[in-house]
Amino acid sequence: MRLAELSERSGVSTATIKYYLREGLLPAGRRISATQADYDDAHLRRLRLVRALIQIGRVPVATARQVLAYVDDDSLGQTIRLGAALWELPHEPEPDEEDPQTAVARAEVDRLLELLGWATARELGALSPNHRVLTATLVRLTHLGYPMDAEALLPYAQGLGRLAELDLDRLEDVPTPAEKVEAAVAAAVLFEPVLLCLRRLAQEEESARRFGLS
Amino acid sequence: MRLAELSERSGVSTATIKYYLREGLLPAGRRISATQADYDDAHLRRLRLVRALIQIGRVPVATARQVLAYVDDDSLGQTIRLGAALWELPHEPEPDEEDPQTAVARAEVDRLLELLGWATARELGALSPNHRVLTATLVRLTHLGYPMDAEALLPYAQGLGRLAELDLDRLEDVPTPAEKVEAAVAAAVLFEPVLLCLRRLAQEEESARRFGLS
DNA sequence: ATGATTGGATAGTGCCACTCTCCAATTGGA
DNA sequence: TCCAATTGGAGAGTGGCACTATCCAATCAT
Repeated sequence: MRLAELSERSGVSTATIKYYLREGLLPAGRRISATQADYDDAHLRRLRLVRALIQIGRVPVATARQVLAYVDDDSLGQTIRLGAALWELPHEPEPDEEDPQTAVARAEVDRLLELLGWATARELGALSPNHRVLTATLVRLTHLGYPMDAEALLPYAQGLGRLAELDLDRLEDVPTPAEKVEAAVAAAVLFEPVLLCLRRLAQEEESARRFGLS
Repeated sequence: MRLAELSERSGVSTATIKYYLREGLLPAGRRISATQADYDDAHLRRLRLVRALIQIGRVPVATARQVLAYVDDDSLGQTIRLGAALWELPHEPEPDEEDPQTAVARAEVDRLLELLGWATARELGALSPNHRVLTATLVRLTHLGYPMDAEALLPYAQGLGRLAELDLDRLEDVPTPAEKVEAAVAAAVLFEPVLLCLRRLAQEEESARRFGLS
């Protein structure tokens, strides 16, 4: 398929596709002649992933490039490759080490992991961007007047832990390592909005159940 | 407190605070003289909420203004006020009605709500932006090659339903209606990243448990 | 032949959160 | 009392970034 068809099938303008090619988010097509290149379903698939990352995940183009580099790097071991790709995704502000609340929040996060018995997460500690983003967000919540301690977070973490098992089950159904990494990235970017929508719908339902629709 | 102090205490530059005042995100201070105004803790609190909305929630300034208008509108009933504020928050793309997959996804969402027995959510249907965003996201997942049906979503929705009960419990502890609305908005904006971090940490933990750290 | 189309390169656009600059009024220290 | 510093206010300007409009030479379709 040529660029125009790739554009039509994906709903992305040719100009934008050219931009992604230039930025290295999309591999070049197979050159047929000096003025034509051939794209296949892999390109279409990658293009949709790129759109998901940028439009839904709001990942900056530079970050998306790094994520995709890990997705494509089959020299790495499966776990490292997947972890590296996912760890590139968060682009929220890092914790403010000047703020004394940061140390408090970090200790609380560590305490939560202990309560949960999540040994690996405890070992990794602030190496994981998720640990750091969690810390930074708890600091913000505190400043807004809604402090949350480990005990308050515990039931949420346990609930999400059960859901994470489901996630991994689904990932095991994906055959090849390359597809696994891609599926994990897609899940991180597109499945998170699904979860948030479900939670908000659940809140609406529960709220109506308690207080009615008045 | 004067503008400079408000700036210092919030970590937001005076220029940006002036911008928020101009945009109506922050109420004007009490005028002391022709060249001075006095701000109090309510302003500091509101300023932090604005920052959370814009920086963490990535809510456009115009949307934030609408959300805050509902937060401040005490002429509305409690439930409406809260619902209206929260329904302003999503700013993701609406479902593409041209796409035949949209009807499929919408039917699947409705079927999910039926399986869950969420009567209110079913009545509201696509009136809720959350219903629409969920539909649109499922369409995207399908196009990426990861279709999800109602059965696949069910356990997630049930898990999140249990967590939503916790949310409402916590909201009941907040005394006044105005604070309830503000707390709900803060929870939507700041607690969602917390949940996502917890989920990702849970995934890391579960992944390490299954496959080791290699 | 010849006009349309292709992929590629470059410069430009639009958006939007934020910031710079200037101003007159006011404050506060010497 | 004097004058430099500060205050809040208003408008224009800046920067970043995803995207797009414009050209161009090569090639394809008829």
